[in-house]
Amino acid sequence: MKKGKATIHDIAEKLNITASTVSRALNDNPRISENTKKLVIKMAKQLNYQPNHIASALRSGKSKLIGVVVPTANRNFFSSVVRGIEEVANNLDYKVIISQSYDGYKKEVDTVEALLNARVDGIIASIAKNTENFDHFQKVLDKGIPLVLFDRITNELEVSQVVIDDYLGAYQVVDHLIKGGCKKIVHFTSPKKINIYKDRMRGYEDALKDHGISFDPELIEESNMQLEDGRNCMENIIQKGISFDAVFSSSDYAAMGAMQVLKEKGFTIPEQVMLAGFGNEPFTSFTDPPITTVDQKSIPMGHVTAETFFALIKNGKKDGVPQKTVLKPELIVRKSTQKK
Amino acid sequence: MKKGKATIHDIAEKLNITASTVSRALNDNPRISENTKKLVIKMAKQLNYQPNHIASALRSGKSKLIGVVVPTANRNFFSSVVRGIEEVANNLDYKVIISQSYDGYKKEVDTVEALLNARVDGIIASIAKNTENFDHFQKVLDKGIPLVLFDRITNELEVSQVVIDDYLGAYQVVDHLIKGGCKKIVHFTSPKKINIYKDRMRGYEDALKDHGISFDPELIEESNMQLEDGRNCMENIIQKGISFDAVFSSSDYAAMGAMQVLKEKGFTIPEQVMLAGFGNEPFTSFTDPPITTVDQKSIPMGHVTAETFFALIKNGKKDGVPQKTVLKPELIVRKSTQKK
DNA sequence: ATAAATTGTGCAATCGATTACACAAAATTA
DNA sequence: TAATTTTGTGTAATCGATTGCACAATTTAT
Repeated sequence: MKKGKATIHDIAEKLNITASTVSRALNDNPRISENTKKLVIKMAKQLNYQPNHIASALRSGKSKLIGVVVPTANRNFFSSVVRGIEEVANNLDYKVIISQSYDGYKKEVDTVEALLNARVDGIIASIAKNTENFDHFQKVLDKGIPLVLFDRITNELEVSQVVIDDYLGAYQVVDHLIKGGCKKIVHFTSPKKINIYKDRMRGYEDALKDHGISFDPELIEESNMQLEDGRNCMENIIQKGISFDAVFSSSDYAAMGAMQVLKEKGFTIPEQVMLAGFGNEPFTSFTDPPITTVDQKSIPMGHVTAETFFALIKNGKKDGVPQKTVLKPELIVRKSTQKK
Repeated sequence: MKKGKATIHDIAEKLNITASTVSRALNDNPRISENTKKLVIKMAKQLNYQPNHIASALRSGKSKLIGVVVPTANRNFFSSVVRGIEEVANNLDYKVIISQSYDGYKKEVDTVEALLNARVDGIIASIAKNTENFDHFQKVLDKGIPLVLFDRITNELEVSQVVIDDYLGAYQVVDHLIKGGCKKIVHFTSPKKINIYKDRMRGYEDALKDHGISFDPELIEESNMQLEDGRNCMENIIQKGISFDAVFSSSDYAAMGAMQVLKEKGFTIPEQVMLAGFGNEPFTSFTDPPITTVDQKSIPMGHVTAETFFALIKNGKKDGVPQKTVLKPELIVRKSTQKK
């Protein structure tokens, strides 16, 4: 009985009752007398009993594990969402297994399968950039396993989703820029089919339209939106001699790249060119000048995603109407768009 | 047989063999004929068989889960280490459960217990700031469960650890500053008893000594090392009228605070004051000027930590000599310490 | 050609907790 | 007081895969 190996059988034996009674007592089953419960709990403590979740999971079919699939664990946005999810999950005695897709389709498929084999009770995911086929997620749904997507979503699945209002965030940025006097606003976007960039693009277009500014395709630069891409895009624009008075990048990283190039070329920010990003990456507040951006409410998004998820868990997959929750982003105005 | 519920028994039945043979075939047991293996594998595919890890874990006592405890999942350093761990773990078919201690002792204790109940095969942890009692980890060791600590370690446990050489990192920074002509180097450190800050302090002192510069307690500022603390420390120094020509902060955040104050007060960096941090937080390369700092090799640290961990798993806890691995940090020289 | 070793499978117990079903004892109702 | 309901536990099957032991059929060794 040493070795911290106490099981409900050991408890049962000591008390001259059966394991089933012990199990019920520990689960606070109403059919068990208060007295027995007390005895069991006391003996459990005494024997240093640690429930074996694995055994319980096998029998009950509930592992109390959630699989979370993110492109990468070391980007602020994702790790913050994970943090949010974990906060909620822990309160409900669930544990979070994280898996990274590294933004690759193949890895994502593998990872989802591995999570299913680990018998997670459900999956929360943000889709990889390269994913264009969603069979692996459809399979999850078909099995009736709870699935919630956040941020990087798709319309090809009937699934609950949590996103921020990318459209609104972008609209607010552009609206803010125009009100600051800008008329020729460069926009960095991605050619990928991810929802978020499309929505931001629409926000950009609509804000222009609403202010009577015509859309100029020359001002749009497509790239992979990393820092280097931002540099290249900015250099392109400048080299082509296109005139502009602001840059709105759909990614903070690309915005950073643009800032570097602008400074190198002698443009002053915000006097000659205003600059705004998207994402509120921590570094944006530390640049000189600090960059105006849009906060994606990552931790709240984690909370909401987890809550949506647990609602599914409770409803046991009936009530099959997928919910789409849209969170309001927050425009963070900083010096890069504020002339003194 | 629908419902993706195929088990080894279903496979066995179809092939008129027993479940044990199927199990062995799937595990590539040498006693099973090649022919049978082929048949089993084929049938498994056909039935869309998904192994039930839970059942396997219960029987074999191996869950193929690793518990990782970090203070917070959304700080770059930790999420990068987690990423590194995950890369190694995934290659070995292990999954990573992450749990956050939020730098709190109580939460850390709870979380460790929860992981044990989830029957993880072992634990990797970085200790919370407030933890001064290590019984919960000792318990893990006593049960013979593999445990590896990284970065935030303690000497009170006989356990394998992975850290970077904080002493060396700091030494290199200060050496670099002195070679750049600095003689009065302010140092920001923490009063906490965590190993990392003490080691960095020693590196600072020794570098001074080796260059024949005497240690001046007036140049030392203690704080909690966040951005605001860095600001306050910097203001203190300036207000006291202490003369200095460089600042070495044991944290990038505090270095950032110092940079803000320095710029506000009209000091030029690096001409009048050189500035260096520690940690290589992503933002340090984006500031103006970019900040010289020390890279903590977070992803490699994750790799090494995981490898150390799996070595323990293999050795099955005998061979009980805990290993301490010290990684070499990398001095990242940027403009904040390079006069033109 | 006989003994010994190897090969390929089956049998059945097991991991630890859960739970449908059963049933005696006690409490309530008629 | 007989009939019914409630209370408290026990019995035994079950979740799905793993594995020690056994054994027949082959192969190898002597």
